Amino acid sequence: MEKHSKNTFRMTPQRMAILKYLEGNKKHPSAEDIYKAVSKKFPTMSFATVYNTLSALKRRGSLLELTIDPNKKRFDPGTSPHHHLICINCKRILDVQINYPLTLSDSDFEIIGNHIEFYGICPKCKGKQSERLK
Amino acid sequence: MEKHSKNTFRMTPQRMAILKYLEGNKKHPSAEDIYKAVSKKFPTMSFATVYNTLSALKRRGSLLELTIDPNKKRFDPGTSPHHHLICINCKRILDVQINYPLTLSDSDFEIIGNHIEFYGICPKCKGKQSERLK
DNA sequence: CTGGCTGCAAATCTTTTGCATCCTG
DNA sequence: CAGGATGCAAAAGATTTGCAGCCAG
Repeated sequence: MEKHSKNTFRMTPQRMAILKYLEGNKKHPSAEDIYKAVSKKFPTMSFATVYNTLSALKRRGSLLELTIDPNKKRFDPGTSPHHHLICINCKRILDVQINYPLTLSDSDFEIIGNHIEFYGICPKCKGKQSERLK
Repeated sequence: MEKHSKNTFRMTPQRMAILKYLEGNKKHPSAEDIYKAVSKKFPTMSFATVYNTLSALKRRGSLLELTIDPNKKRFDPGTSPHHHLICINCKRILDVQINYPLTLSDSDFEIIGNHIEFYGICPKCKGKQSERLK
C-alpha cells in the first residue's frame, strides 16, 4: 500500500516548475490544472510526474489535498490551517483565514483537526442565476 | 447538462430495497456499498440503477452526497443538518449533531450553509497504531 | 553510481451514458 | 400507454501503476 519509504525529495526541472506554479497559488488547482499550466514549459510533461510530485509534497506536508470538489481532487499549497468558502455554482474556492474554536468533547476519538466548508454563491454567479441547474 | 426535467419519483422494487437499506443507515455508504447490499435481494441490480436512484434522491433533497472520502463519494440519508467526524485511518464516518453558530460576515458571497469535518483516530484504530502508513 | 524521477502507455476505479426493453402511475 | 426506470455494456474521467531509460545527489 505504501510505496515510498524514503522521505527524500529530489529536485528536478519539472518539479521546480510545479513548485513555482503552486507557490502562492490561491486557485486550489486540480491535477489537470497543474498539468496544463506546467506543460506549457515542458511539453513532454506527463500526468505521472504531476501526481508523483503532488504525492511527494503531500507526504512532506507542504500540500493539502482537498476533497471539496466531488469530481476531482483539488490541491492547496496553503501552509497554515484555514477553512474554505465554495461557490456551489462555479466551484470557485476561497480561503477563510478566520480561526474558529471548535471543540468536540464527548468522543472517544483522538481529534487531530477540523475543516469547515462554507457553501454559497459567489458575486460573479449571483448575477447570472439563470443557469442554476444541476 | 441537466437531464431530468420532472421531479417525479417513481417507486420500483429496486428503489424500495435501496430506500430500505438507506433508512436510518449511519454508515455513510458508497455507491458500491449500496450496490453490494441490495444486490443480495436483486442479483440483476445494476450500478446504473443505484446511481440513478441516488441522483433522484439527491434531487429531492432526501440524500446528501459527501465529498469527505478522497476515493469515492459517500452518501448520507441523514435529513437534519449535521457535521462529521472522520477516522483518518479506517475512514469510518460518524455524525456530529452539535450545532455550531458559524458566521462569515465579510464576504460578498451569499452564504447558504456550512459543513464541519473533524479528523481524528477512532478508538478501534487507536490500538493498532502500527499500520499508520499513507 | 544508485535509487529516485520521468514519460508513456496500459490498467484501475468510480461514475456516467446509450439504448432496447420494461413497468409504474 | 407515455414517460420514467432497469439492466447491460461501453464510455468517460480521474488517478495509479509498470517499466525502461534518465539524472540528481
